[in-house]
Amino acid sequence: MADDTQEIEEGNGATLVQLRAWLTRHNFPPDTRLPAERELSEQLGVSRADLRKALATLEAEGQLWRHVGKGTFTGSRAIEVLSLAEIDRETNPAEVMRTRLLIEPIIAREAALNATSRHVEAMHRCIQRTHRAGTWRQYEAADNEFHRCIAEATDNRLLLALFDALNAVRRAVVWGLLRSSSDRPPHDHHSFAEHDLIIAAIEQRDLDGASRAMYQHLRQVERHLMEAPEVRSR
Amino acid sequence: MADDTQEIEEGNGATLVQLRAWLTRHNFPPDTRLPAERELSEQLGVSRADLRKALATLEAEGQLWRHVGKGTFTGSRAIEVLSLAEIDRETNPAEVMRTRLLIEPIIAREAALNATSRHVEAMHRCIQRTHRAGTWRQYEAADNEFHRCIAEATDNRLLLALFDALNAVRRAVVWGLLRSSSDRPPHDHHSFAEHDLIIAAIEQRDLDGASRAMYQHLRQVERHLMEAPEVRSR
DNA sequence: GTATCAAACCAATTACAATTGGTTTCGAGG
DNA sequence: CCTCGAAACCAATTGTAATTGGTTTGATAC
Repeated sequence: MADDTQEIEEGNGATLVQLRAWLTRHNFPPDTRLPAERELSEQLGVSRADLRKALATLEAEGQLWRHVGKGTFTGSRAIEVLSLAEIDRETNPAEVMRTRLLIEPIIAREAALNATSRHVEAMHRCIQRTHRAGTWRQYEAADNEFHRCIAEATDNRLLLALFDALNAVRRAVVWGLLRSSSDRPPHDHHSFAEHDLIIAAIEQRDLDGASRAMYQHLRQVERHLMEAPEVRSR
Repeated sequence: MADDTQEIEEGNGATLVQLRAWLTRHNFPPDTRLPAERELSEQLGVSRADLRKALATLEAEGQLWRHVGKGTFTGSRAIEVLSLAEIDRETNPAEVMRTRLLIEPIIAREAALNATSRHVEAMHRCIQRTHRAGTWRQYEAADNEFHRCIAEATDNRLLLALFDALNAVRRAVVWGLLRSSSDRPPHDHHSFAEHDLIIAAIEQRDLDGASRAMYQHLRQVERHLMEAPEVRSR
């Protein structure tokens, strides 16, 4: 407390005072970009190290904020939000599955309300690709695209973006859970019938049916995630 | 069907055949970038317009995909993730409102399932702040925090992150829609009773009630957004 | 030794020119 | 007139060089 204050005061107090005076003299409006450190240090006739200590003090006081590559700005730092880029290290597969169970049914419902025949055709093409898939990897690529077609069919770009974000997190979290890639999806794979139910409900504009079919499908997916890999292809 | 096929065949059939031959001759692996249109048209000795028609045909067949600034690629298009950081320029207030109406009720439902008394207390504190707010700005800050408390109460960090993302987009899109900041929320503001309904349902573990209360609340918010600013503070 | 400072280095970011698919314009040739 | 194609133009994207805050190094002075 008194320790570091004193340390700062005796260490670079002069530079700090000089910097404060410089700021008040110019009286910048908020969010103004200050000169780069190298430039400012020369302008004030102090070493960059000293200037940085003074800047650090002012930043701790909240009078300015700095960021690599951007610069030093007056005022308080803008709120940072998008933690989605790092959420994959904060969450776990159970949360991801739970969130899918909450979100995707309402996406299916919205798709049933807004899908055009063009969207439905795209879904059918994805489904056919899941049937033709020779490996689990191909199957999952087609399955992914099927779910995304449904999100596209909502005709809501924001909802689609949220779906993509959820999907990206899912892939980041489930990454590494590789399955035996040698065998292929069986012809009576549970998802096939469930996918058909979802598409049928969407085509018939059955909002509740689409929502329910998606929910049941994801519950099955959840159940099969629990089982061991070798059981999965039974 | 036969119409456009014939049209393509007679229009640029030669170029299309030539392009197909060129592709099979080189036998590119998937996701390979083809030469630029200007370059390829010169290389094949055809006009760029003809080449583009042939490329369009192949793209419709799914054999390749194109994107401005990127180029033309073999294989099927990779799903594009619309970054949430830029979605605010792609969406509009109506989409944001529609998405809130879809997402937040299920968040309220999940909160009713998982909320602890600690979470409920935080909600009550936010509600009290909305009552004490002297300006619309203060009211909205407290209201924002109330909705976020509900998302926190789901005990699902991924869902919370999605809510934050949605909220960030909402603020970016609605930004600039300033209201008359002089007057303050009336004591009979519609939201007060609706907020109470939401909290009550969450406290009573009434999942459907919480979902329904949140939906009705947002519908009211939507209705008031339509009205003129001066009517709002009636 | 130790403190100090300039210089070099690093990763994040920006600014800008170059490139790309998509569209329009305009003139030559029928 | 109409068609066709080359060129110009547009917006999105990429690549590259320059800039920025943050860190390390190394020589100099005491």
